[in-house]
Amino acid sequence: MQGLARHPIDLPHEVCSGCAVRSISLCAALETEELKLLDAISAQVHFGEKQTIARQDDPAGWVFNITGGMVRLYRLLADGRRQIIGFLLPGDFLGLALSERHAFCADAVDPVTACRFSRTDFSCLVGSKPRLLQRLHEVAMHELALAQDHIVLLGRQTAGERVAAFLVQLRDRRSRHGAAGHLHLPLPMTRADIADYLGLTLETVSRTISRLARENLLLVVPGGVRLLDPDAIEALSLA
Amino acid sequence: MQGLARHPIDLPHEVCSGCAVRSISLCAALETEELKLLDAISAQVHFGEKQTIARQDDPAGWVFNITGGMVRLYRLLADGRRQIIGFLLPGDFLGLALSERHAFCADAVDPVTACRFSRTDFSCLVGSKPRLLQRLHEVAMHELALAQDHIVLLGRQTAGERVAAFLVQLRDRRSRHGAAGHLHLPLPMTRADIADYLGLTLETVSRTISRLARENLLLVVPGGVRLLDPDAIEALSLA
DNA sequence: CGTGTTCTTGAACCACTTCAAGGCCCGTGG
DNA sequence: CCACGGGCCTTGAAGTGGTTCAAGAACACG
Repeated sequence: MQGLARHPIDLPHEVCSGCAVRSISLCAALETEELKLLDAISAQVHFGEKQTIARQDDPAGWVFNITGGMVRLYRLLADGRRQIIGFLLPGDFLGLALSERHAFCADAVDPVTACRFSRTDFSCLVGSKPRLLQRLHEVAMHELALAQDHIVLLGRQTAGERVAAFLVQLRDRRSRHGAAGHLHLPLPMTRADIADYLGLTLETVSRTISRLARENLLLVVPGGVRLLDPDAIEALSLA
Repeated sequence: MQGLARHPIDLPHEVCSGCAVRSISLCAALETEELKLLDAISAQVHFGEKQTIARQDDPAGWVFNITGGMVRLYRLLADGRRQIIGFLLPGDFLGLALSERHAFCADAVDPVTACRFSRTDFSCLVGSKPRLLQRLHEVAMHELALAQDHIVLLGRQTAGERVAAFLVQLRDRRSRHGAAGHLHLPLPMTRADIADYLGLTLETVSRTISRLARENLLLVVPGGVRLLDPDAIEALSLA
C-alpha cells in the first residue's frame, strides 16, 4: 500500500507498526508504548531451509516471534528417535518459557523470517511491563491447551484420526492469516516430519493420506493437499 | 507445633501461614500482603474418593490449590476412550488456565483436600498483583514443560519406557514433599488409570510392572510398589 | 463369607511398523 | 537439453508390540 513511500531509512519503531502478523501474535493488544519498547530491542532475521534456530539443551540467547515460513520444534532421544513437539507458523512465538536453556531443537522447514529478541532483554521487559506478562501468559496458556490436545491425540487416537486432526488443525491455524476457506493446504514439511509429529511412521502417514485421497476426501498435489471434503475430514478427526 | 493454642476461632489469614504445601505451590515466594489477599478469598474443601471436582466443558466456577490426596485430570472422547492428562499431588494447581470452561474432567483418586478460590476473584487478584501473575506464569511454564515431556513419551517411547518413566516421575514429585529417598511408592490410582495416562491398556501396564518385578527392579506391594533398583528403572525410562 | 472390584496371566489377533522396492520430482552438470 | 543422482513419496509383504478377549486370583468391604 503506502509502504514504499515511508522507508528511505527504516526507523526501528516503524517495523512493528507495519508487521503483518501483529494482530495474531504476542504483540497483539499491546499499547503503543510497549510496542515501541519491544521494537527497540528487536531485530529482523532470516533462516534458510533446514537451518538450525535452536539446539536442545544449548543456552538460549534469543527468543523469536515468527513472521514468515514454518519452524519445526522437536526433541531427540539418545538413540535417534525424534518427536516433533509442534510446527510454528507466522505469529507464533519461539522461546515462551524464557528458560536459560532450550528445551528442544528448532529448525526452519522452509525459509523463515522472524523478529529476534535477546532473551534477557525480553525477560526484563516482561518483568517490568505487567501488560506484556499478561499477554505472554495468555499465549502460554493457549500453547498448554494445544499440548494437552496433542496428548489426547497421541495417547488415544488412531492413525486415521491423527492425520485428519493434523490436516484440520493446520487448516484452522492458517485461516487466521486470511486464508479462511482456502481448500489448498500447503504441507512444506516431509512425511517423516508429519509422522514424528503424530507418533507414527512415514509409511503410515503416506498410506493414510493415500486412503483419504482414494475416498475422495482430498487430492494430493505437489507441496500439499487440496481438501475436497473438509467437513468429512473434520468428522474423522475426533471419533 | 503451636497450632492448637491459636485456633479457638480459625482466622482466615491463619490458614495460609500454616499451610504444609505452601513452599512448593503457587503461593511460594509471595509477599505476606499477597498471601493475606489470597487467604481472604480462599476456603478449605474436601472431596471423597472418586468424587467429581470438575467436568469437561462445564463453566469453571472455582480453581483449586491441592493440599492433600491425588487428583486425576482427564479428557473423554465421544466413544468412551479416556486420556488422563495428569495426576495432581499436594502443591499442584487445578485451573491454571483460568478459562471460563474446564478443558477436562477432574476427580479425586483418593480423599482430597484443597484450597478453593472463586475463579473470577482469583482472576481479578492476578490481574492486580503482577507478582502473583508472575508466579502463576512460572507454574504454567512448568506445566507446559511437563506436557511436552509427556508428548515425547506418548509419541516415541515403548511400553517399558513409559511405565518406568511414570514410576520415576511420581517418585521425584513425591520427593518434593519430604519423601526424598523413599523407596516405597504409593500408587493410589488403578492400573486402568495408569494405562489411560500412558496411552496403553491396563493389561500392558500390569504385565510391564510384573516384568519389572520378575527382574527384581521392584516389588509389588498392596497399594503401590517398593523400588528395589531405582537407578535401573530410571535408566529404562529414557532409552 | 459372599459379592464386586481390581489385578494378573494366557492366547489370539490386529493396527501399525519394518523391510524392501520402485516411482516421481527436481536440481545439476555434462 | 537430457541423463544422472538424490531426496522424497508410495506401495507391497512380512513381522511385531501392544491390544483384545477371556478366565481365574487376590483383595476390599459390608
